[in-house]
Amino acid sequence: MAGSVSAMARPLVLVVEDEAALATMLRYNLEKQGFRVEEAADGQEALTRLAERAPDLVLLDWMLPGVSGIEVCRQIRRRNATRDVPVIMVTARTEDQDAVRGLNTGADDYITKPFSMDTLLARMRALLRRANTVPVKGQLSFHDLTMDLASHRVQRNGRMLHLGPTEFRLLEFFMQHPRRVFAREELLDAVWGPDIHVEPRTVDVHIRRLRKAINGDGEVDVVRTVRAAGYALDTEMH
Amino acid sequence: MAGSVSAMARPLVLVVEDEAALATMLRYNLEKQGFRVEEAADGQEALTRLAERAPDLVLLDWMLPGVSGIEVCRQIRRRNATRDVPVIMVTARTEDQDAVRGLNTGADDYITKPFSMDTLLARMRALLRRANTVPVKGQLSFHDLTMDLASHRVQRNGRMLHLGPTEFRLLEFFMQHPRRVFAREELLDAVWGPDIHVEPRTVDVHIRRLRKAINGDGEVDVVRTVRAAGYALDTEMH
DNA sequence: TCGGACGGTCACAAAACTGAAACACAGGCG
DNA sequence: CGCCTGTGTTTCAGTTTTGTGACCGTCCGA
Repeated sequence: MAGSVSAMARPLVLVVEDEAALATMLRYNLEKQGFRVEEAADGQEALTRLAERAPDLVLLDWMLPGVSGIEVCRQIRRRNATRDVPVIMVTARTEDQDAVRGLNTGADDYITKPFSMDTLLARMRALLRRANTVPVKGQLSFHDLTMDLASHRVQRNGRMLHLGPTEFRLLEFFMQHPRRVFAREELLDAVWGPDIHVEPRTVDVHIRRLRKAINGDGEVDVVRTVRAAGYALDTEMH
Repeated sequence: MAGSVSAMARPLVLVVEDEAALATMLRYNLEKQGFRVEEAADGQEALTRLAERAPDLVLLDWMLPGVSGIEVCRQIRRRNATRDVPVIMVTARTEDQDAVRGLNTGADDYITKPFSMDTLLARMRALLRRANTVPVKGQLSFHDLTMDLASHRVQRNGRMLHLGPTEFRLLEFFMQHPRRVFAREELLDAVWGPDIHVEPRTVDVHIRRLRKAINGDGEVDVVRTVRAAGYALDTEMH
């Protein structure tokens, strides 16, 4: 846990900053700490990004060309009623008054330029920990298969399936790349990991186990064997 | 909202500060803003006050005679995990490093002396507002389980259960995120606290104790083990 | 100060899973 | 048809992961 972002997988941070140099520095440092970073150079772009995808935290410059930071903050509060996205306001040192107003406007914290990266990171962690709005991991589906990453559940036609850890990861990978054929080596690389070395035939065995687990009585086999090439998640037709 | 404290009636603030002058100044200003104030001059007294009555927010001096601020912070986190009391750490300016560590140790924010009252109030409001968004008090329920945070009671099918403190917090966390699978590390982070380091297997033992406590004779196990992944509050079917 | 409750570790038992090997089977080809 | 290649299937022993009971400090209230 030391240094890197804790429980949450890789929190998405939206950096709204018009100074390119500062934005670049932030991206560099944040990514080094395990955050995913999205940038917006002005308020308008920030709102667009927000509409596309809700980040886990927003780093918002107070002074922005066009739509002001405070206005962006209001929009965030208004729109995202479902999830409370923490906002950190970034202000120039002299504007203590404004910063205070910013907080009362809806920001959760503020930090004055210049700031140390350590301080910023500590604030961010504190907010994320508190918000603890663990981003809902995805739901995957293919044909009549459904996989829920958060609850680690897989169903076919509503029927609950039981997969071992390896079969789960294997199917997860397949569902992320439906219909595509993967060689055994590719599967070993992606599912087992690049440093594990096991016999390629091991894949066959797990494919077999996966088939047994997901193909119920009278259901079509959704795992396709491509001779001399590999396997794919696919139905026979199509 | 202008000027006075927002929704919450009159939030109770525990001021832990050994400098009498500063403490008095804080009390005066905070009460003027509509807070109720309780004082503690050292760590020991702080713990006593905390045991008596849980405040809505703690203002905690880093340097204290006797029990240190950081220790008090740990105690708060350990004891009052059910209600998440925001803590603001007050430090001397030079101790930025320590302050940062303090944050990751469990404080939610920190402020360096000397600070302006406006700034402090803004920070406090931000924390209180956030704390309030997640209704800490209230009832949680899942399946045939019911948990009442206020009275600290848990029932299953109307039958009263007896849980130890850790089991209670564990179940509370699970009930706040039903069906979701958590790795042992995640549980340690969320239930034990981010800075406690114990063996991951400790989670197993408490899961076991939790199961024993809540699974009565002939009742389904609502704690699901997901091999190689973690645990979830869930029924076998769903 | 004593006794009980509680928390963290450990050791061992029980389950579940894994990888490899062995053999069966299918299709293409000379 | 017999051979060769590639895949399906079964089996099994070893390994990993989890369940469980026991133990031993520590803390706290009686």
